[in-house]
Amino acid sequence: MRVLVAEDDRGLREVLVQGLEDAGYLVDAVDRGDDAVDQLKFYDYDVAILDWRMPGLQGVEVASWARTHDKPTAILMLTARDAPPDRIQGLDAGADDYLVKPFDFGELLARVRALQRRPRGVDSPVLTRGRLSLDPARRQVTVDGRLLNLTPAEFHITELLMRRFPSVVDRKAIAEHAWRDETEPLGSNVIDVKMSRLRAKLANAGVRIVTVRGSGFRLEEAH
Amino acid sequence: MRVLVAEDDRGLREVLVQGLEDAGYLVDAVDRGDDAVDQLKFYDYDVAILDWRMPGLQGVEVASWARTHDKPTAILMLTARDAPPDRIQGLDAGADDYLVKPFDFGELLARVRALQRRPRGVDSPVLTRGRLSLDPARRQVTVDGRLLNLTPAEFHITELLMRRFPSVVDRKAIAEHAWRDETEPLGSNVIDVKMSRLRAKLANAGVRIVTVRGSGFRLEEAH
DNA sequence: TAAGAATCTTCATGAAAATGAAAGGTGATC
DNA sequence: GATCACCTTTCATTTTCATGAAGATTCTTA
Repeated sequence: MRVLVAEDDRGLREVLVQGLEDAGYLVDAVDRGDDAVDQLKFYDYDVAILDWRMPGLQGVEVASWARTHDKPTAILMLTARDAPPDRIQGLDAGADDYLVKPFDFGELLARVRALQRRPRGVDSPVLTRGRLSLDPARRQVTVDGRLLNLTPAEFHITELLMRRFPSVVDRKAIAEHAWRDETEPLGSNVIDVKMSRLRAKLANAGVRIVTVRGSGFRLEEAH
Repeated sequence: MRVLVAEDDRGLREVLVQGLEDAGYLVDAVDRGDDAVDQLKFYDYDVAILDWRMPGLQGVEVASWARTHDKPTAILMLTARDAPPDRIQGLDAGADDYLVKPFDFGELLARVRALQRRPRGVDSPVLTRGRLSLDPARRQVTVDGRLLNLTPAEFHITELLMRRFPSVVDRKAIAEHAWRDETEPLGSNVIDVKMSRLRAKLANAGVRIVTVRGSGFRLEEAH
C-alpha cells in the first residue's frame, strides 16, 4: 500500500512517515502542495494525507485537483482548524475524511485502513455527464451552466441515474430512491410519466434516458 | 437518496430526520439496533447513520452485520465517546466514517454527501466470447461495438449460455432463467422459437449456438 | 386562512415491442 | 423410410411503454 504525505511541518511529517512505515506502508513525503500534485500525477497512491495549509497549494486545492483529474487516491485531510465550515469545504472539495490536529496516531491508522478498505472510485462531488452536471450539495442541475428547473422527484431520479451510470436502474430502485413509500409508484405508471417529463427537460443535455424494456432505465451519453 | 437513521434519543432522532428531509433525503428512522438491521435487510439505503449505543444491538454490531451481509450501504457512526480506542473499533468494524456528538449539522450533511460518492458494489464483469460481449450492468450486448437489440428473453438466454460456456445448457435451466414460471415454456416450442430468433441475431457474432440433441444447447466459438 | 402555484397522480389512449401458438419443414437416428 | 426432435415463419395476442390531459394534493404566499 502506497501512501503520500504532504505536510510542511517537518516534525509532524517525520512522525507520520516513520509511523506509517512502521505500520507497513510505502510512504512518500513532500512539504508543498504543488509537489503533492506532482507526485499524484506520476504515482497511484492508495491514500494521500494532506495538510490543510501548505506552501504552494492548499490541501483543499490538491484534493480538488485530484478529483477533477480522476485520481483514484483516497484523501485524508489534516487540519488544525476545527471550525465546521472548513471541514465541510474540505469534504465537498473531494476529501474523503479529515482529522483534527492534534490527533491520536492509532486513530490515524484506523482511518487510513477505513479509506483503503472501500474501493474508492473517482467521483467528484459534482456529478457530470455530457453537458449535464448535478451538484448534490446545492441540489442543482445545470446544462452548460444554465440552471434546469427540476421537481424534487425529477431531481432524485436524475441523481440516481447519474450515480449508477452506466448501469440500468430498475423500477424498484427508482421507487425506493424517489418515493417515501416505495410501493406506491409500482402499481401505477407514475414513473413513466416522470420519465417522460424528465426526458423533455433533458432534451438538450448531451445525455439521454434509454429505456431497457422489462428492466428499467439507463443514462446514456448522446453521441 | 434514501437514508436510515438509528438513534434512540428521541430529540436527536427528530432533529436528524427533519434536517435530512429538509436536505432532500428520504429518511427512515428507528430507535433500536435490531430494527436497524431489519430495515437494512429490506431496503437499499445509500447511507445509514447509526448511534454507537442503542437498545437491541449496538451500532458497531449493526455495522458488522451490514458488512458481512454485503450491504451496499455506507455507514456513518455517531458516538458520544471521544476516546480514540472506541473510534478505532468503530472504523475497523466496518463503519465508513464517524462523528462525535455533539456535531455540527452542516458537517453531518457534508459527511453524508461524501459517503454517497462511494461507488457501490463491484464493477460489472463484462462477458466476452468471440466478437460478442455482454454487459450485465448495462444490459446490453454488442458485436464489435455494434449494439444488438435483444428482447429480455433473448438477453437472459444469451447471458446463460455465455456464463455456462462451454457447457451444454439444458431446457430446464433455460426455462428457469428466462421465464418467471419455468413450467410454461416446457410444454410448448417457445424455447425453440427463441433460439431461432437468437441465432439469427447472433449470425455474425463469431459465436454459434449449437444444438445438442436430447440435451440442450451450447455456445461455441465460430472458427 | 385562503388563494394560487407547483407538483404529483391517475386516467385514457395509442404505439411499439415481445410473446407464444400453430403449422409446415428439415434432418438425424434407429 | 418412419419417427422423433428440432427449426423456422407467420400471425394474433399480450405486455410494456409514452404521453397528453385532468383532477388531487401539497406548498407557498399574500
